[in-house]
Amino acid sequence: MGRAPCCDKATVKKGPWSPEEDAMLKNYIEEHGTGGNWIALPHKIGLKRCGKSCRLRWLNYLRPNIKHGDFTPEEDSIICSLYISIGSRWSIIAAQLPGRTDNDVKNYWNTKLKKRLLGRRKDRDAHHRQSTAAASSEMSTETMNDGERALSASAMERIQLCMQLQNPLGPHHNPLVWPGCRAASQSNTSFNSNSSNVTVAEQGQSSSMNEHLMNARLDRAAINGLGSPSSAENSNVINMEAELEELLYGEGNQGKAGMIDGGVQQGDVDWWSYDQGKLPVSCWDFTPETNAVFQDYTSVYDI
DNA sequence: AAATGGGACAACCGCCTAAAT
DNA sequence: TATTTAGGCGGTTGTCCCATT
Repeated sequence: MGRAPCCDKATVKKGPWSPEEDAMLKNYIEEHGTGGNWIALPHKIGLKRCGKSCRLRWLNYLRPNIKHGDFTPEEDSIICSLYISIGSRWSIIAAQLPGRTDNDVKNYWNTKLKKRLLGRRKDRDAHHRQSTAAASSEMSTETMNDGERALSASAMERIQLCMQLQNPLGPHHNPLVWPGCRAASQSNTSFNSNSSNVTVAEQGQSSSMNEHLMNARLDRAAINGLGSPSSAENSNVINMEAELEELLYGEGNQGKAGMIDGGVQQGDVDWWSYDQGKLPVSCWDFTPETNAVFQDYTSVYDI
């Protein structure tokens, strides 16, 4: 036997909240608190809403000191840096921005920041096509455009891939995937407590979050075919890295770090350094390498 | 003036983990 | 121990509003 059902899904109200409903919820919580039980809350108040819906409404809209819109350049910077560092962990990113909710940050990223970056990318692609048109006579224009369109569409995913490559919790650090990484991986199964980018509360997050991240990245690794650094698919990773680098660093700057075997940078992406017995860089850290990525990112980005 | 398209944002959906039974 | 739900989260969708045609 489990718990009782949270609500009658046939009778709960859905859709936009009315001012009356907002007032009822706000007044009750301000007076009595949530009581640690969102499911019971709507029944106490007399709202025909699901507890989950009440929780969301309170956290995203009614809660005191909520800020909407008008993100500052500083907030843009924080969002971008954390997105590069940890990916789409909106609740964690929002926790760094007082008054902002994860939903707000997520919407802002999806509607503004991401498009700003992709817009830049498109402009640069157009310029690139112009300047290289003469040199690409062997490649049909249609083929080239298709390829570049594909890159634009996946640019953000590749930023995330970059994060994975730098992330000790990523698939390439998973001993199940790459047994050779076991020692280093095990020594880095918790987040770096010296991080300056994460609140004290978040530093104390349980290992379940690590597992969550690990699982998510294992899933993506399976999808992307990132089985092993020595596998045939690894050339795809190398190509994606090169493209990502072009995106972040711009043309003519691919040689920022030493290249290995026609594209792989030694030392720039720390997961390669396992062979040398070096410890990986925590995803929470802003090392000189990740700072360099961010600086270039912001220059591309205009933030 | 009406139709259309896109941006912004609120709300919902589905999944996962922890906890209750 | 197995089953079921609550809470939390990220992804997606729906809707409103405004600009453009």
